[in-house]
Amino acid sequence: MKDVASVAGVSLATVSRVVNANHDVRADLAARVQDAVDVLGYRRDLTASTLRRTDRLSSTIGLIIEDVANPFFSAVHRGVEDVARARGVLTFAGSSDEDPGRERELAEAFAARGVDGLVIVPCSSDQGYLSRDRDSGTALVFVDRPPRFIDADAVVSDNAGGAKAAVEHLVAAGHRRIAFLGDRPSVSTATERRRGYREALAAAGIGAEPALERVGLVGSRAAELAAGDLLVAPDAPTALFAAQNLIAIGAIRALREHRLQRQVALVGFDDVMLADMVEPGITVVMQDPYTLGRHAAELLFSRLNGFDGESRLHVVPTELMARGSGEIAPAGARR
Amino acid sequence: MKDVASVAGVSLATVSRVVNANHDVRADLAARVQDAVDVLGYRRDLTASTLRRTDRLSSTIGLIIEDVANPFFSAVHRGVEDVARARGVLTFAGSSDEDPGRERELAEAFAARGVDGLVIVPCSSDQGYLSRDRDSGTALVFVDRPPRFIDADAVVSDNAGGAKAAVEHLVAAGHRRIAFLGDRPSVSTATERRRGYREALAAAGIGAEPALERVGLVGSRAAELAAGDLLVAPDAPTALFAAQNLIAIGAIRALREHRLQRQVALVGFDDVMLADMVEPGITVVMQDPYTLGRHAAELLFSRLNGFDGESRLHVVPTELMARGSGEIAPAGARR
DNA sequence: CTGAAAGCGCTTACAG
DNA sequence: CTGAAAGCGCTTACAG
Repeated sequence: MKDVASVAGVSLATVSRVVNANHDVRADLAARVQDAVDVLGYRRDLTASTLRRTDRLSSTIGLIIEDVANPFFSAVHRGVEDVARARGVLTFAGSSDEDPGRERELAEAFAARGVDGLVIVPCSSDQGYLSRDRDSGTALVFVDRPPRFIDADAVVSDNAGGAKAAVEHLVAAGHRRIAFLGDRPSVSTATERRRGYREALAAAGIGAEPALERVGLVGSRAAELAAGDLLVAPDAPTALFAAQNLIAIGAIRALREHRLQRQVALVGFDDVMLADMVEPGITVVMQDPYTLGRHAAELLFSRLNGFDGESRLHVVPTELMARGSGEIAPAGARR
Repeated sequence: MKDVASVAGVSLATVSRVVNANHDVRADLAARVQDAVDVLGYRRDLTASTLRRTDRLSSTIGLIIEDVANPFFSAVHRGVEDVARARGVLTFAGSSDEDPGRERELAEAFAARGVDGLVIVPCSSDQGYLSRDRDSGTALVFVDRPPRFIDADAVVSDNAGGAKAAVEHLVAAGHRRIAFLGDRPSVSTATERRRGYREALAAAGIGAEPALERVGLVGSRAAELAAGDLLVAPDAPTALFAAQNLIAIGAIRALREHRLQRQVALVGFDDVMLADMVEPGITVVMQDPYTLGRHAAELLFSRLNGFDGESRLHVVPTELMARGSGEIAPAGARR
């Protein structure tokens, strides 16, 4: 910038005004500055600019998700990116792998680099550690899961409702022995979905049966083993509710290994590529992760734009998509 | 930091030394500083630190891929993230959507925020615009596709080789009318795969037939339409080579719509979730996008660590995975 | 409308 | 080993 100033024969302040599109500069001076910028290939150092500016905004945000490579979270990521991009804001992304320590490290690292805001899929049991950042002006929005021990905006799917709809659907097909395959109970979406599952069973007058609930499943392989286990047990379930995308994949594998994909019903949570192309097609509770991400980013920017009202919780509805696997009647059913 | 200094009763310089783990500080002073840091909840401003430091390193890198939500690229992303994370480096990510203007905007935006390096899936026809950044010390690595008009490290899959293997596999099953479904010719992987396709045909003594080559397909819907078109044409192909993940999805859909999934062979490029669970299972040329990302990041950090040799091109092998769809013999074939 | 000067939060020669 | 001072690249009151 010093070079630009001397080439253009003006002061640093004037160059700064021109590159910041401040119009209180005489046209001929502005033109000279612009020429110098072009000749020298000058580009403003945004980090230095942030340091000195009154608003201290960096035009960057941080995104913490479980795994950037999980299709559900990468769709959330894209939603956030698109909204940020429209505002000239860049996105840091990081995977927590459901490790609270990692979540915190990422939040620290983002904050130390001066992000304007943080969009977080929380996995820790307490996000109170973020209050210092919020108090110092960092906007905070939680996505996919609500915050704990901190007051902030959040966008979540209707997890309990979606799970309830899934189980009601299976009950309507005649099932009474419906297994639940879920992620770790520390993951709030897993707990919510189990709650919906239990509520639907109770509403149908079906007693809870702990042996049919398998939780703490991490990844498709663990789900495959757990589902296989259930399928060969005496008094096996006639239907499976696989409450997460990778868990549904594992359940599909297990059903095929035991050649039960046309005997035992399956409803998954969250859609997966090709789920409509396997036979039978996989009935799923669809979420809209892209919209989740967009809404989260929009809440974030509304805070950065000065909105200062109460915390908002935005719930995105889910939708059951019947494709075949969820409409299989129980083996011994009379019709 | 000023506050920490006054609470600890030392100078700014001493605080700086302590928070930078410089050991030339007396133990009692260091302890006092540490206490003050803890009491005040002080966190160093890394952007200010970067501005002043001699090496000017920000411990951030930028990643430009086609789409953060495409499973292939999100796996590349994870590979980059993991290597960066191990070095305390954070990753900006952005989607170019195959738009050269967007690629350039992202590169500019990352550079303006002082990234130490850039990992890029190039989509523009000329990346010469990056030479200024490289000359000013930004490390540069290309991934998935080699750079054009700039000399830099790159990591790519063996696209031509993988495509050749796919077509040879179909030829071995007896096919001579093999269609090619590909992405835009501006995408170098698409061109390379078509080259491999043509080479394999030529090697088998099969003449090129332009009517069987459909390129410029963007997304699975376009591929589905193109494949449907081919399948109903007089003299339709007996096998499809779908040269990209979304294109393969479209081809699978088209085959099912026409109930030809057991009559017409299909080989895809790049693996997709559930590709082994549809019937028949989809034979694919597997790439290793996670490894692509890891290697790219490792080349980047070797440059940041001072390596100054010639540009390196790392080619990651592909592997054909036979699952059924690629082993279907042509309809009228004698055995 | 323009420029000289101060200062954002930090690091780094330099002296002691 | 420690501190006073300069300065990274920029923006912003403040005078004029």
